[in-house]
Amino acid sequence: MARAYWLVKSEPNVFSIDNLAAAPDKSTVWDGVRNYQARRSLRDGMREGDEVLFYHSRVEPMAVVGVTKVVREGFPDPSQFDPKHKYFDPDSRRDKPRWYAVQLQLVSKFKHPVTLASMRDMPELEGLPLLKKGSRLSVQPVGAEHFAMIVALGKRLSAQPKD
DNA sequence: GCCAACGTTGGC
DNA sequence: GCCAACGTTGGC
Repeated sequence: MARAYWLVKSEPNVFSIDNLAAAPDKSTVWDGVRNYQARRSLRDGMREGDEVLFYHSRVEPMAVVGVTKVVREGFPDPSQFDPKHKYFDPDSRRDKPRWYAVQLQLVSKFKHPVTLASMRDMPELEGLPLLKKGSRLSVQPVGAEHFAMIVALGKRLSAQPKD
């Protein structure tokens, strides 16, 4: 099967790309997603080796800040079974887990972010779920061409001197 | 901090 | 099964 591409959102106040870079193996379990549409991507869509844009939300600048990859495919999110955990779900059963996670590992961090504003200015990125009004999904598919474009933009930006 | 967009819940 | 009320997300 062809490699697929994705985007995950994170609030850097909670977990930033620098937190990921500092983590053991530069990887983390992407847990806590409690949305059925996003679950479909985590459980049924994302495959080992798929590449994932890492997006910082609710912060200035909102931007894609790097690339990660799936190093472990969808597995039951452990936090749903932990009563002390913020993401505990009392209705989920171990023999029939409700929520799934993947493990993500950092591939590269852009030296300069590809901002939401700059992406909105690119007609070629029309149709990217992130840019749709009211887009709240924390895990989204990204087309191969859009993925390549954003990564190229990130690399070009990172080669330019700062203003 | 505001509020539009959206998902979920629960009464009926 | 409908839909109003409610809670959350996340750009602005």
